[in-house]
Amino acid sequence: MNASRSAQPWVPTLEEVAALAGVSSSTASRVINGSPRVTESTVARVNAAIAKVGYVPNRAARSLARRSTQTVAMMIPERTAEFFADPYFAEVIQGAAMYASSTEYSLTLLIESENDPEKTHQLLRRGNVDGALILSHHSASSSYRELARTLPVVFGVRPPGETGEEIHVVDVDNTAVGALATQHLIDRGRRRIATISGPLDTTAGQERLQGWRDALSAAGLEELGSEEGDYTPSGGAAAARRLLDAGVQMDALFVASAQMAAGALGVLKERGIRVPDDVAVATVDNNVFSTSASPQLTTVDLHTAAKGAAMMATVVRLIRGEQLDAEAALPLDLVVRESTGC
Amino acid sequence: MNASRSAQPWVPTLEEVAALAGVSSSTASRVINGSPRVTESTVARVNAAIAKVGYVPNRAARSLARRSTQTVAMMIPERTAEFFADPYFAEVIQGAAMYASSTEYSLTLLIESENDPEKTHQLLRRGNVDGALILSHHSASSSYRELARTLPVVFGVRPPGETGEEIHVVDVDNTAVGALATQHLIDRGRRRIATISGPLDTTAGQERLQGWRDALSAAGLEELGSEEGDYTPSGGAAAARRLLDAGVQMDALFVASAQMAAGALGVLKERGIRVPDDVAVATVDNNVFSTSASPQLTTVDLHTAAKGAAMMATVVRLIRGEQLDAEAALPLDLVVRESTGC
DNA sequence: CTGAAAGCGCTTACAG
DNA sequence: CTGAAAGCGCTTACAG
Repeated sequence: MNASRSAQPWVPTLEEVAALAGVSSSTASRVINGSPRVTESTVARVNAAIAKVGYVPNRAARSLARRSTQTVAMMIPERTAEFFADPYFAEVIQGAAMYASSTEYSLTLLIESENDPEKTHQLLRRGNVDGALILSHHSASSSYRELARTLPVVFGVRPPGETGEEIHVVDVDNTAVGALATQHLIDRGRRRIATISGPLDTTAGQERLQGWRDALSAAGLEELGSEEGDYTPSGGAAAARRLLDAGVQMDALFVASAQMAAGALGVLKERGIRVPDDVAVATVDNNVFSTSASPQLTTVDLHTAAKGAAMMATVVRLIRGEQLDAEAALPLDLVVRESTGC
Repeated sequence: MNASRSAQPWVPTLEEVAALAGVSSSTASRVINGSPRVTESTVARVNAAIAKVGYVPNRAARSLARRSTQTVAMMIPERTAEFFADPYFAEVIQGAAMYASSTEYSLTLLIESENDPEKTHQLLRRGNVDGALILSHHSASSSYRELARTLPVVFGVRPPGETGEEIHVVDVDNTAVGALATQHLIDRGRRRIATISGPLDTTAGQERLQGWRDALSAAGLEELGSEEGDYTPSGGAAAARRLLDAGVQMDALFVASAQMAAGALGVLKERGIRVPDDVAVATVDNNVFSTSASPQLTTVDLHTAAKGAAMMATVVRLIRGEQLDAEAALPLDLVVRESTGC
């Protein structure tokens, strides 16, 4: 039953390191934590002892004494399968994990409870983390606003319902994303540009749609038609069908995510509509959905891994109580491929 | 600087709960840990107090006292971008995280050092975890064999170099995987079946190849040709090119992963070879690479999320010192789609 | 610059 | 069944 006891074999302790170096554990601790008030020779002896026994500080003891856990939680929406199926999220996690590995913080995955914010709250307290990263798109994220008042929290998307509270968001300028893709379609000479938007109960969904509008209006073009999708391939397919069934005569289509674009592409093919000849398609996300589609999709590269890293960097600074400089804008690049001709 | 101190606002402690319930913290602790030696009425009072103040145990203190961390590490290969780009791994992580959320254990992501096993070793000790899950395919994984002697470790793939040591592997029967896909091709009436294998320095790569051989030999067919890939789309494309350039006249192709199959499909199309008419294609992994390929790919569904869950379940049992029953075989299903005709 | 002591918040023999 | 006490392995004022 207490096999867990015997699982940890021989782990040297601070006291042993100190004894080996001939100092008190207080001093050994100071060396480990880089205190300036230690003699050079002492530092050397302690470090030698550490190296000799392969000392690694016990996290739990350190956390308890410091009252901080050196752990950041990545909150995962309850519908984990869908979440992980989206390469977008995998990329964010990758970036965050990568950045974390360059710090003292470790990343832990916590699955949130969608319909019970209190449970999630508990989870975070149970998890005893120093900060949290929030990626969910939907209502749940707004319940984190409250949490953000007591714990460093960084959002990957702006939660809906602006309330004036100061929250930390690391995200691209989604209006610019929509405008960039749409402008490219315009530059390609297209004039009848429809769109498949993201969910309109998310700020990203609204903003990319707004970007489409802005670009059209700046070019004096009309808003041909827009249908709402849910960021999944089947949602994109359904939206494409609705557009076509409504008789929209488009020569271009801006799809707010590559997953949806993949679905839409299938419908266009099904209906005998050629891409890019009949309809040029531009989308968002530079991942497998845009590169392995046929034709390959012109897309806005969101540099998603960099975003994950930036989220992690931001939460670490919040935890440390550092001053946050003006939110660095995340980069945005248009990657031109076959789907918008050449 | 010590803003982290003020970050945690008001967190009730065991002692406070105990006081509120009118018992000692020893007793309160017993209630929390489900000790049988407590009066019913005491249990009720303590639980009421817990609910009232929203008490959540401090993980660090508990870990320190119990000498166990309730944390399991998922080791991520250093090349994180490639790793996370493979939906296979995302799915394993998903399953493991999901299972973890139903236990007291939490999952933390640790990035391993490929060329410095000692560093990884340190990482695990620094991470102070109770167990580890290993997913990497290559040599690095063999360095974990040693680790497995002192820490509960579960492998997602059998590390190369059998040495008779007892290690815990949760994986499908990869020989069966190769045989299942190949047999399907045979059942479809194909007789000239080539293969694109996984890396042959991995046991999974070897075994799927062996499965192909077994099925062919059982059917009295010859081994037409095999090329090695690296599980990436470009690796699959390159292998397909080598096969074709060598003049192999196949009527079917077994590709050991969907990512490679996606790449191979592009090459076949490029060369004007029709799928499935000229060449039927069967692969492995039921994910976006098989469903969004065109034509959609017949594949062996590995139930990868279930595998992640099983890995987590296994490591938890190891940690608890439980007796492991005979390794439950992971399920395996053939999903028939367009790429093998009908 | 260094050490003795207290304390972080739990768990768990040991008595009773 | 319950409580007082010791201890888990660190950190950090407080003295010196």
